[in-house]
Amino acid sequence: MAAPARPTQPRRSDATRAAILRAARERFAADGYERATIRAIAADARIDPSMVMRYYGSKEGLFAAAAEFDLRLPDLTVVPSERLGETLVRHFLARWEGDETLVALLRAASTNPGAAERMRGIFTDQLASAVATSGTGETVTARRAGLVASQILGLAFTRYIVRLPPMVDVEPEELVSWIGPTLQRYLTGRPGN
Amino acid sequence: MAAPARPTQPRRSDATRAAILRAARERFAADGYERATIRAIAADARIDPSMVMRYYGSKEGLFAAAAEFDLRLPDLTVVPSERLGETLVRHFLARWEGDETLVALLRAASTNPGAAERMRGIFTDQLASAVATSGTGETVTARRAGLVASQILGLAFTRYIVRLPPMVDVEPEELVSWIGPTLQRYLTGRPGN
DNA sequence: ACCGTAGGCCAACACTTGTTGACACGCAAT
DNA sequence: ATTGCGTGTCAACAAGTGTTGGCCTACGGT
Repeated sequence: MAAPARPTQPRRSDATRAAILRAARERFAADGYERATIRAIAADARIDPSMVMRYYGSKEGLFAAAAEFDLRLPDLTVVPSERLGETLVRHFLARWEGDETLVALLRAASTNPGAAERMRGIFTDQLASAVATSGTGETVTARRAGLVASQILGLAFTRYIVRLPPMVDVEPEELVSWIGPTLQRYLTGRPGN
Repeated sequence: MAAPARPTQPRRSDATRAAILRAARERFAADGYERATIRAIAADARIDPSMVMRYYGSKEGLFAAAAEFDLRLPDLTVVPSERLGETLVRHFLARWEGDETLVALLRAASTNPGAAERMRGIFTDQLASAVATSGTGETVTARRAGLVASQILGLAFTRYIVRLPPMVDVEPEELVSWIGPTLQRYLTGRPGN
């Protein structure tokens, strides 16, 4: 406790840890939880499989570390209320394309209960709280957030997982102009109209 | 070629084949492709694992048989054009809840390339052709169908796979009144409004 | 210069997986 | 009654999995 390196002084193995995490995210995103093997991840990171176990304890632990994720939703209270939908679609598109963690989580959530739990957490806590505007009751807010999640995740599922051709080929801005109004209605509209 | 039993005379093992298929659909729907083991499926069907191989050739073959699926879309040309969205949501909800084949296919499509291919086929061929109304060009129709697929699959994903609480608890008719207009706009509207 | 320890590799384990072949039973036609 | 074949079981294989422990190496503080 001599050096003032306060926040857990850097270990010599940090580079290896990062390499493992990066390879893990790639494999989980490409193959899903069960098909992504520790051996393959270790080979990508050019280390021995046993290192993965030493640093992350188990495959579950590795996934938990690799799927750590923050939606980084912007402060929606400063967005003009009629542009909420458009803003959200743009933000999510950028977030999906820029970071494969979300794809990994989405793929894994189909078959891995832990991943599904984490997905629920992200879209319940982060999205629902960001969407919670003034006035409306708790169940109504949750429902609005759920509807938004259904369209956002459907977009991601068809575009990045199943790779439905029309959803892959379409320009991002075209998606914004179609899906933005949908989210807008889910957030600020009433059912039926 | 003596007996006139034209449509492949019934085999004595048809009951077993059906039991295997039923157990397979359940397991694939509950666990996904890789976690659903042939041994578990055989145990559910109360037969030996080797029977599965004999009747379906391989695990891939079994899945192909178990995931055979028809959306059974109604004839949309007889539906008043302003009620297309509502009709579709109601139909899909009934279809998802009544037959676990679609859930099995959806779960498997996340990690199994063959299942993803089949999902693409279903939503490209069946949905796109049912949606193909007069006039509009091919790419536009495909895009509309893709958008509809994204919302429908997002609904299914959040409600049946991830089980997002607000999407699980909500009443079906409530979903129709929210999501119906979305599909309506995707089918007959223009982007932006 | 020394030595403890963290970083890394190797080999092996226990287990599960899809898949296969040999063997037994029983129905149906001869 | 006998023969053949469809139906089913049992045991085993080869491959791949997550996981573990032992061993070597080399850096960094003393």
